[in-house]
Amino acid sequence: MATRNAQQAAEKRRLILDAAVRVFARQGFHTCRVSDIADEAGVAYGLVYHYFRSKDEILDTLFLERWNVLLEAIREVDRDEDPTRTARDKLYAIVSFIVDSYAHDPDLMKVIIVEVTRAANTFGRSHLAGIREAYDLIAVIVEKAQAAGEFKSTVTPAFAAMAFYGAIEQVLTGWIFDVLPGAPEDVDQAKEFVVETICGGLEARPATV
Amino acid sequence: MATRNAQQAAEKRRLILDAAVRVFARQGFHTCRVSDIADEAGVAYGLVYHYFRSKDEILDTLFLERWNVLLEAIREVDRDEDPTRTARDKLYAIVSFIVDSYAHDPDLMKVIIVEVTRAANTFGRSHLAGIREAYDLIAVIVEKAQAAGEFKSTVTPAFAAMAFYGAIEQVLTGWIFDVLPGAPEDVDQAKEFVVETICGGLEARPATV
Amino acid sequence: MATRNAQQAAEKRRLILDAAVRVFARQGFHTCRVSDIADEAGVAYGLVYHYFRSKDEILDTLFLERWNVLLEAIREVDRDEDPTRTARDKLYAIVSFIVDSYAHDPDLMKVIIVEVTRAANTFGRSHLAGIREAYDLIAVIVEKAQAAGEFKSTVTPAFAAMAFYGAIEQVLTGWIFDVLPGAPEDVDQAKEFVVETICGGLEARPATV
Amino acid sequence: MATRNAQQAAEKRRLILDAAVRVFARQGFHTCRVSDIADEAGVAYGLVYHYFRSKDEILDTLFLERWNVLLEAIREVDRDEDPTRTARDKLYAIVSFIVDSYAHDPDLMKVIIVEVTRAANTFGRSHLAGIREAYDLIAVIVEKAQAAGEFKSTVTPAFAAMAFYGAIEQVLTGWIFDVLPGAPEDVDQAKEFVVETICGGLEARPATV
DNA sequence: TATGAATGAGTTTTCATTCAT
DNA sequence: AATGAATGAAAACTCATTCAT
Repeated sequence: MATRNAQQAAEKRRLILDAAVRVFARQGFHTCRVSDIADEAGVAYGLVYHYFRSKDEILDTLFLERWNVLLEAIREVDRDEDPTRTARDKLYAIVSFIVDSYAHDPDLMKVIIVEVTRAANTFGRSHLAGIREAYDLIAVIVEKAQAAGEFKSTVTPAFAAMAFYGAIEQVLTGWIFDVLPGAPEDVDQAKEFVVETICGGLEARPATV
Repeated sequence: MATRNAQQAAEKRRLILDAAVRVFARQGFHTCRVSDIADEAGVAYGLVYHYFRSKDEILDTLFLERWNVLLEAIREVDRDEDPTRTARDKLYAIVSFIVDSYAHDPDLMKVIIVEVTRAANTFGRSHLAGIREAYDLIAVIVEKAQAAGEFKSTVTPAFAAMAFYGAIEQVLTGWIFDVLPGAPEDVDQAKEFVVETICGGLEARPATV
Repeated sequence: MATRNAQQAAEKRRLILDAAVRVFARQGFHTCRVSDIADEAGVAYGLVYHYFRSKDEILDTLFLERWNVLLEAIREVDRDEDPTRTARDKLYAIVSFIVDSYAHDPDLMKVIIVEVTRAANTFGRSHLAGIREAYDLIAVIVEKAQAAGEFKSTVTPAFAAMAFYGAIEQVLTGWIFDVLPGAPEDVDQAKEFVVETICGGLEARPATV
Repeated sequence: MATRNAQQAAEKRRLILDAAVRVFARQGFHTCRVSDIADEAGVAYGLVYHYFRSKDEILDTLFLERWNVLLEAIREVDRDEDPTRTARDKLYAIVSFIVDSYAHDPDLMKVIIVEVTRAANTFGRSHLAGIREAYDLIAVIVEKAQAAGEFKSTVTPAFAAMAFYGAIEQVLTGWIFDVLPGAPEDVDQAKEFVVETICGGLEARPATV
C-alpha cells in the first residue's frame, strides 16, 4: 500500500518535471510562471510546492538528472581500456550520445543548454562543477590521444575539449534556433560531421606518397 | 550651444550604456534592476527612461552596436578578393576580431553572448536575423574554400560555420566561466588554437614524403 | 467542500467590490490606489489581482452589475402592455428605480455616474453601447406616448429621453455635490418633481373652462 | 517694447491654453501628459511651466475663463428688469448661450463639462462655488416666475434649476458622445426643444374652451 | 496528498515638476 | 523668454511562496 502510494507520488513528481521541461523549453525559465507548469501538468498549483521546494529546484533537478547520465556516459567511454579504440572513436561516442539525447528529447536538451549550460550568471554558475567535469573528462581523452601520438600536441587538451564541446552545443543551438536542418538524417550525419571537423580538420590533406 | 547640449546628451546616454554593460555582466539582465544601472551610471532613475524606452531597449542597443561592427568586420574579410589569401587566414582574421573584442571589453562580449546570442527564448530569438547573418557569412568563406579545393567537401558549409563559431564562443565562455586560462598570452594563443583545430584538425597527419 | 470554498471565494470577491465602491466614491477612480481598495477590504494587496485582472476591471464589473439591473428594470417598464398605463407613469417608475438605487447605495450610484456615465474620455466611451441602450429604451416610451397622443410631438423622442435622463442625473449630482437637499423626504419628492417638470412642464396652465 | 513683449508673452500663453483644450478634449485630463500639450502647442516642454504653475492650473484657467463669461451672461439675463420678458424667454437665452458656446468651441465645452462640471471628486469639487452660482442664478429666475404666476409652484426653484441645467448638459453630452444628431440645424433646434420640454412639458394639454 | 486562495515584496514604468543653461 | 535634460516619487502589476483546509 505504502509502496503503491510512493509509486503514485513518484509518478506525479515525474508528471510535473515533464511538464516543466515543455514549459521551460517553450517560454524559457525566467518568462514562465510556476502556475504555467502546474497547468501544463494538469495538477493544482500548490502541488508543485509539495514536490519541489522552489522553481529553481525544478530546473536543478531536471539538469542534474540528465547531466549525471551524460557524465556517466562520458566516463564510460573514458573508462574503456581497449587499446585499439581510437580517440576519434571515443569522441564519436560522446557526440553520438549528446546528439541522440537531443533527438530523443529536444525540449530537455534545449532547457539544459539554454537555461543552465550557457547561463553564465545564474544556473550555469551554480552547476559549474558538474559542467566542468564534462569538459575535463573530454580533455583527458584528448590528453591520452596526444600521449599516444594519435593527436597532435599543438593545442592544449583543455582547449581542444572546449572546441569540441562548443561545436556540439552550437550544432544543437542551430537546431533549436532552426538555422540548421534538423531532419533525422541530418541529425545522424551531424555526429560524423563534428568528429570529422574537429579530428580531421576542414583542410584538404596534401597527397601522401 | 545646441551642439554642446546634444553632445552632452550623447555622453550621458553613453554613460548609461556603459554602466549597463557592467551591471548586465555582473548580475545578468534578468537579475538586475533598472535602478542598478542608474546607480552604476551615477544618474537619476528617470534619466534612464529619458534615453531608453525600456530595459530591453538598452540591451538591444548594446547588442546591435557591437554586432554590426562584428558583421562589418566579417564582411570585410569576405570581401577581400586577394586570391593568395587562404580560407584559414580569413577564419583567423575572424577569430582574431572576436577574441580581440573580448580582450578589449570582456564585459560587453559576455553580455552579448550570454544574454543575446545564446538566449534562445528571449533576445536571441528577436535578433536571430542578425546572428544568422554572421553564420552565413562564415559559411560563404567555407564554401569558396571548398570550391577552390582548399577545404574538403565532407561537411556542409553551414555546418562548418556553426562548428567554427561554436568553438569560438565556447572558448569565450571558458574565459567567462573561468575554466580556461585567460591571461593575455592565452588569449592570443587561442586565435591560433581555434584555427588550427578547425582547419587542421586534432589528428596527427600521416608523414608526407 | 468545494462548494464551501467557492462560496467563500465569491464572498471575498464581493468584499473587494464593496470596498472598491467606497474607495472610488470617496477618492475617485483616478486618485485612489489599488492598495487603498485592499486596505479598505482588509485583504492583502495581491488578492485584488487574484480576483480582478486590473483596476479597470473592478470598475467595469461594478458598472455592469448595476447597469444591467437598471436596463432590465427599464425594459420591464417598457414591456408592460397595460393600455391604461400612462407614459407619465412609466417614466415615474424609471425615476423611481434610479432614485431608489441612489437612496439604497449612494456610493455605488455616485461611482457609476461620476466615473462611467459621465466620463466621456474613459469608461463612458467603452460602455457607450450599454449607456445608449438606456436612452433608447426611454425614447421608445416617449415615441409610443406621442403616437397615442399622450405626448406632444414637438420634440423628438431621442431628445426627450436625453432631457429626462439628464434631469435625473443632475438631481443625483446635486445630492452628490450636496447642493440639493437630500433628506429622505426630499429624495422621495424628487421622483414626483422630475416627472412633473418633464411631463407637465414648469409653466402654469391656462385656466380651462 | 515692453508692451510688445508682454503681448507676445500673452500670445504664447494663449497658444498653450488653446492647445490644452484640444489635448484635454481628445485624451482627457488624466490621460494626457504635459508634454502632449507642449507638443500640440509647438513649444518647448519647460515653457508650459513658465506660464503655468501646474497642469491643474491650466485646466483651472480654462474653466474659469469660460465659466465667468457664462455666469456673466446668466446674470445679464437675470438683471433684465423688463416686465414683459417671460421666464421662458430668459431660460431660452441661457440655453441659447450655452448651446452657442458649444457650437463655437465644442472642445472647450467638452473639457469644461467632462473634466470640471461633472467631476465630483476632483475639479468639480474645487470649483463648486462657481458652479453652484450658475444653479442659483437660474433658480432665481424660476422663483420670480413662480411669484409672478408664470410658473407653477409645484417644484422648488432649486430643483427646477437642476432639471433645466441637467437637460442642457445632457444634450451637450449627447453631442459629445455622438448619440444625438449634432448638425447645425439640430443644434439650433435644441434650444427650442429644451425650453419647450422644461417649460411646456411633454404632455399634450387638454383642449381649453 | 491535494487544492487554490492568500500574501506582500519587488520591479518596471510613468510623468509632473524642477533646474541649469 | 525659452529649452529640454534631470529628478525621483508614485503606482500598477507580477509572481514566487506560504498556508488553511
